[in-house]
Amino acid sequence: MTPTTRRYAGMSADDRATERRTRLLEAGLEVFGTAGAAGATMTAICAQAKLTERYFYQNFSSRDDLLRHVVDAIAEEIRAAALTALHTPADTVEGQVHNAIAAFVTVLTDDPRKGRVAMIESAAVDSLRAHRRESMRDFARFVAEQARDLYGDRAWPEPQSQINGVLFIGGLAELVVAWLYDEIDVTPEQIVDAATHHFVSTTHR
Amino acid sequence: MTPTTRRYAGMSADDRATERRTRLLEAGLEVFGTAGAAGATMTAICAQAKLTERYFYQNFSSRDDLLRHVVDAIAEEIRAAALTALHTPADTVEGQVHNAIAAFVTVLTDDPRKGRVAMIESAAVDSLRAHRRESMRDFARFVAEQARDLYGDRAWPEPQSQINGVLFIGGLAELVVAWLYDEIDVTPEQIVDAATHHFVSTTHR
DNA sequence: TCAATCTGACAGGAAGCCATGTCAGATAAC
DNA sequence: GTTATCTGACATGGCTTCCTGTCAGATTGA
Repeated sequence: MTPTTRRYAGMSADDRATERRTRLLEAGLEVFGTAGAAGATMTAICAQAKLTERYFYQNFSSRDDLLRHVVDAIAEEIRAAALTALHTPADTVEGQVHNAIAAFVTVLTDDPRKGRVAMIESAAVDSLRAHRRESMRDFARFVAEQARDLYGDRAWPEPQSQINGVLFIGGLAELVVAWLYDEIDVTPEQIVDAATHHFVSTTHR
Repeated sequence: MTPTTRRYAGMSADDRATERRTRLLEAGLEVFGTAGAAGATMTAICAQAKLTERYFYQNFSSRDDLLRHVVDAIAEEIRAAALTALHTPADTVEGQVHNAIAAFVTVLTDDPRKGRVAMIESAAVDSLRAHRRESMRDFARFVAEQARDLYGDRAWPEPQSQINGVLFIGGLAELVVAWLYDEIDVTPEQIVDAATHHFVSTTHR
């Protein structure tokens, strides 16, 4: 029986499939993060990737499936960056907090497409909404935990701790959104500083 | 020339038109706040209002037009409630802040449909997004102003003041959203208390 | 009662998108 | 060079939605 796949353009069938998948994901980020949810149609994404719908369905089951992968990749990147920062010792507790928040914000502001996708457009697609909310909740929980770890007995007990986590994440997200829309005259550094100060002054007594 | 309008069901033509408009707005709130943006189709809204599309277009130019009116009515209600609270003297500054925040939160939690429309679904419709953001910015500015009025020299200067306003409104909105989704175990009262504490401890030194 | 107006139901065009299918031409293996 | 596989362009069906138009029947005033 002859092999059903062969090399093409110097790449194996798997390589080509992977390359197409990568191009589709990148195209998804570009279109979703530039034209928004309404503009992120099949046609637009495929045109951006310079691939036709046929190849799309070889890699993803639907448009929503692709978009979910795009959003997940961003959330994962943020999570990893924040964890790395937290595992890197800093001079002070405040410095530690600062670095973690900076990691979070930097992912979203260095590539504003990611910021827009994660913070804005993902709320506009039904099938992504639950996903996005879960991420927000995870981060809020994470913040509450860190506060307990950092301040011990001086950290607020439940339910204040939980409430403060949500308040913090919601505020930070809104600040990033305002920056993305250029509605507020601040730099990402100022956002990080303000959020750090906010964290320090509200998570413990 | 005979009059082109006449009474019907005991109402003048104007009365009937007004009544239909009211029913459409109420139906818009119901469907938009219950089935969400995706479910708020022409057909669904008209069915809920027990009116046909013909009457819809006599009152609104498009589906988005109706939804915008629904959102505006909620924003206006919140604004009015908050202003009334602020114009009603309280024993302490903190009490004053508490009352204003309570007015804000109560509108959204007493009728969760309003909360969902204002905080969640309006972000899912392209033509409403800019509108929603503008409201958020207005409230953030409002918060910053109030902080200056209440604390004078002890309030943070710009740009901290602006940043804090956005942080506050974003956090409060997220808290309301978490409550609407039943993702967090708190009462509206606890939300108000936490937000009040947050406002008091972050808007001045 | 009669005629004019008003009302609700329904049909159908136009548009946009998702998803699948077809097909000629390009590329690689033999 | 021949054959089988792979690729991109395009066409088509099916679905949903917005929006307009038609029409018989209900309601009112004379």
